[in-house]
Amino acid sequence: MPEGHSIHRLARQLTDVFGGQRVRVSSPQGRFAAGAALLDGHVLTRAEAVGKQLLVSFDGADLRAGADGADGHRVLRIHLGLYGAFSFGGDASFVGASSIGAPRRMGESENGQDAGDDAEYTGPPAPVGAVRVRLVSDHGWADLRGPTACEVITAGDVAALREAAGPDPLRADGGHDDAAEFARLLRRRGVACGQLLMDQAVVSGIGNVYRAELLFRAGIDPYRPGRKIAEREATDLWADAVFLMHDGVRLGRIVTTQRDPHHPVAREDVTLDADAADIPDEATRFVYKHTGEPCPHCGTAIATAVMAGRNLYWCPGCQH
DNA sequence: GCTGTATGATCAA
DNA sequence: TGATCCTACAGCG
Repeated sequence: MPEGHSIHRLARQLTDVFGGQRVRVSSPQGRFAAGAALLDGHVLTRAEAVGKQLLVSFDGADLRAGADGADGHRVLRIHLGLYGAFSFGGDASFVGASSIGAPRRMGESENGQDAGDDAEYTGPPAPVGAVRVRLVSDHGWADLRGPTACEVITAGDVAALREAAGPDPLRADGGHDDAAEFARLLRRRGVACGQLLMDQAVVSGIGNVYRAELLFRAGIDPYRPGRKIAEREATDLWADAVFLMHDGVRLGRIVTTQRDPHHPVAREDVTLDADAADIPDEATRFVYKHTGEPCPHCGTAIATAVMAGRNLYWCPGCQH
C-alpha cells in the first residue's frame, strides 16, 4: 500500500500535471458519478497530502450541496486504502510537467506500465477495469482505481480532518513542535507502541512497513506500551521517520537499509545513492516480510505475529 | 477459473 | 476481535 510517502508523491504529481488547469472529471465505473459531476469542468488548483489522505482542490466547484460556510471551493478527498492506485498518461508536455519522472502508476507499487509513451497522444485510452475517477486535461489523463474513500468534501471538512490527524513526518517544518507532539501522543497510552505507530491520530502517514522498520532500527519491542517509551526514544523515532519517509518520497519506494540504523539521525552523509532504486526488493528492509531469516544485527530469527489485524515483523533478539 | 494476498480503515458486537 | 469494503494480480489446478 501506499504509505504516506506515496500520497505525497501523488499530490506533487497531480499538482504538476493538472494544477491550474480545467479538467474533465468522470467516473467510468459509475460509482463516483455524482461527485464527478460536481467537479467536472472546474479548475484543479492543487493537490495536497495529509498523512495518507489525498486532498485535491477545485476552484469554484458547484456549491449546491453545501450549507456550511461554502467558500467557492470543493475538495476531492481520496484515501487509497490497501490497494488503491493511480495511473497516468499523456503527451510529452504532460509527462514532462512531472517533477518526479512521471511514473505511470502510483499507489501500491509504482512500476506498472500504462500507455503514455506513444509518439502522438490522441486522448485517454478506453477505461480498463474499475476506474472510479478519471481526470482529463488537454494533455493527459489520470485514472484512479480501488480507493477506500473517494468523496467531495468542503473546506470545513478539511479543517476537521486536519484537526484529527497526528503530526505528519513529511510535513514537519523542522521545528521542535511536531516531534514533541508526537512524543506526547505516543507516550500517553498503555497500548502497544507497535499499534500506536499505526494510529493516524498519533502520527500521520506511517503504515505497516515503516512501523516495522522504524521499531527495528530503534531497537524497540513493538509490544512495549507507549507509556514505557522514553521521551528521547520517541523524538529519535520521529527524526528517523522524517529521514526515512523523505527518502521514500524521493525514491518512490520504501528503503530503510541504506541509512545506518545506529546513527539514523545525524548521518546526512549516509544518504542514498542515485541508484538505490535498483536495490532488490528484499534488500530494501530489515524485517518486513523477512520472517525466519537471521537478524542482520544479532542473528536471531525474525519473528512475525498479527497485531490488531496487521502482520507485524520484528527481531526478538535486539528489540526490547 | 478459483483462491489468497496486499504498504488501510471502519463498523458492529 | 471479526466482518466487511475496495481492486488487481500471482499462483495454482
